Amino acid sequence: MDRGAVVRITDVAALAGVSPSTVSKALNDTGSLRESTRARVREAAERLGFVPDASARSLSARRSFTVGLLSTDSAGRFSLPVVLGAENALVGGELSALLATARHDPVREQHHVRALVARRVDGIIVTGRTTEPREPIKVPMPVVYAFAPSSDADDASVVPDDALGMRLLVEHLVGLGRRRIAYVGGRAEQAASLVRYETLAAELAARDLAAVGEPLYGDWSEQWGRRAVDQILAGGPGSGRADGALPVDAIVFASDQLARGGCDRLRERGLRVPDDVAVTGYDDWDVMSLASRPPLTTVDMQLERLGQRAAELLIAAIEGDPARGVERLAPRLVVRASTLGDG
Amino acid sequence: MDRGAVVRITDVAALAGVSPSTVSKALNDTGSLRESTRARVREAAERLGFVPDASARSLSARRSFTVGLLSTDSAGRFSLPVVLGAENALVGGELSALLATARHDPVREQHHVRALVARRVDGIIVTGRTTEPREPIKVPMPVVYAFAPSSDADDASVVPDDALGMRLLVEHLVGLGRRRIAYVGGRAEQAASLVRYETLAAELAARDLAAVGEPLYGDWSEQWGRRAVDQILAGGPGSGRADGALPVDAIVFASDQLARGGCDRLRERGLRVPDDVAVTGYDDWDVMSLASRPPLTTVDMQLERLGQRAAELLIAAIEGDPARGVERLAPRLVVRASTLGDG
DNA sequence: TACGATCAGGAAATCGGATTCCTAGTTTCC
DNA sequence: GGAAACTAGGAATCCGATTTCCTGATCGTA
Repeated sequence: MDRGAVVRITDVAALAGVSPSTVSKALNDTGSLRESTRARVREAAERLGFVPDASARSLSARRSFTVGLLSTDSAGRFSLPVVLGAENALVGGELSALLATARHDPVREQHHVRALVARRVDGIIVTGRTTEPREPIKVPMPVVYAFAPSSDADDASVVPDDALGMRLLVEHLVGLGRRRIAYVGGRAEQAASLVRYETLAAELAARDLAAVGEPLYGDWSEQWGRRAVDQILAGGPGSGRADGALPVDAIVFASDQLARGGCDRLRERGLRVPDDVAVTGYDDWDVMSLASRPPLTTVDMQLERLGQRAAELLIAAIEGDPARGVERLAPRLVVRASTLGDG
Repeated sequence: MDRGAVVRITDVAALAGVSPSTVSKALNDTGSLRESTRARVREAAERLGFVPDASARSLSARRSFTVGLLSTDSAGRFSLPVVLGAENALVGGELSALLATARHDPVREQHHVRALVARRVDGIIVTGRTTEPREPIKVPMPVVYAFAPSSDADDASVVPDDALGMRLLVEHLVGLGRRRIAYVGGRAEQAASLVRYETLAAELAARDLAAVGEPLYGDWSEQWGRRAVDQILAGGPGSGRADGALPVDAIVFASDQLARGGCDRLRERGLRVPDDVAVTGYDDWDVMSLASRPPLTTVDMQLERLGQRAAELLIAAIEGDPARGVERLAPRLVVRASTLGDG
């Protein structure tokens, strides 16, 4: 399209009958100019569709008004909302977002970091796929880590408060009178699986309760959720129908996917959720938590807000007020029919 | 953090004992320099960690080496893979990707377009949430539309070949001996629902067959998938168990979500998939198609490749070789147990 | 009336590289 | 041995906007 049509400041100046510097002052509300002059310049700029060249502006401002969004993975289910939340918050600050996905490849990541440095981004937000701490990146501008914290405690990180999330679930379940609670995690070596169990155990202990049986670990699939239910029920007397002596009255799953599988299997075995067994998930991933039968009580980590918060911290750092350490963002308990019946 | 640590070309020049222009030539392999000089400069640049300022480079090159990824929605299930595919392909071309999500807000979109123009991006890739044609954007640089084509046929667009996708499904089903095929769509007013039915009908007609009953439209939820199954079975003799006279021997769903719901309901009604009724989905969205019981035969639109292709077209356009019109990208048939049993 | 203060706006320097143009040396060749 | 042809590298210009000076005009006040 009209390639040559790029309007420069001199074009506006010519049309308005002033000098380029006057145009700059008029459009940026600086310097001292008669209001009539400003208006005339504005009108000329408007008429020509003048949009100042960001490269030139960056060059003299020594700022790019751009931040990098560096995602360790390919912006999957967890890092994507974070990225979107951040992008959203950045727009408000007149900043643009450069997307860089490393796809778990250190070489790619290095390449991206270099590119971001070359672009003199004002700052970088680093996100990951898991909550595992990660090696910090070395760059000459502020960095905020989101979801996956930096392993260097001096860096600024924002992570979901998993412990609080689990506490909310326990409060909810115990408040409903559930006492025999079992736990089903995902992959055993991942922090999300482990931390959630530890908090669960601690919270139960604080109420003179204990989890039923050992925590069960597998993977993050619905299939494992189903199998885990089988294992739990096999552990109690009368594996099938309730004779009033089910081994559990609630199962806490470490993800919505697991919970959904669990609900399916409970139903298939003739048990009612939540009447016989209450079920909770984690993540509030709508296609799982809402499509589950019944819909899941779960914890929303508020990942978009997490990204937004990371952006706020980054903007503050850019403006000379850097944060340090890990900030934990409170999640939100979402109560649905898997614990409350039709309530 | 070492904020002041930005190394300029003059620093490298000083260390190497040459002039800035020589440094530029040495690092860009231009001009005529002794190899020993180039090496000396390279070493100096290396030692100082010199990364040329992209703004300055853009300014004189009159190119930003950046492209905009403008997503109409907030990078959801469909536009996200497209965006990722594009970003991935751009990296290869030494281009950076500016992410801009409009979230269905025309004001936001306009804002983003302005920002992209200000940054003098070399080109823009526009993606949408649906395959509905959209109003083109007016900018002075090349644009490629992905997933949602431009309503102006002179623009370059890349879309999934939905007709072909449905043809592959019909070929597959008919090849398996299925003859009584019903169709369940999503929202009635959306192109995806309609086009898929039309192609289905046309392909069946070409084989002297016809769809069973009218196409059913609802929304895109699993719940609707379940209900649609009820409607279909109610239409035939003996709504429940098979007496050998089920009204259908296959159901084509317009999405994996619908199909998954359909499978669940068929199973709940005691019917076997695929023995009694074969089921197909659309999208190959893993959390649906793989988690379904049985896993779904479906169509993979190859959205990442779509984004990649859009990036290729854009790069070509930037290099002066623009494409015109709509390019349809062939999807891939993914055969799983919902049509083939354990095969 | 005159002189300092204020104001409007322009000229020029600046940001950091890329590129064009030049100028000393060095070769080459007759 | 001298002119033409290269070479290597430096000086200067440019990209487009911002910003700092600076100047001429207007204003206020003694």
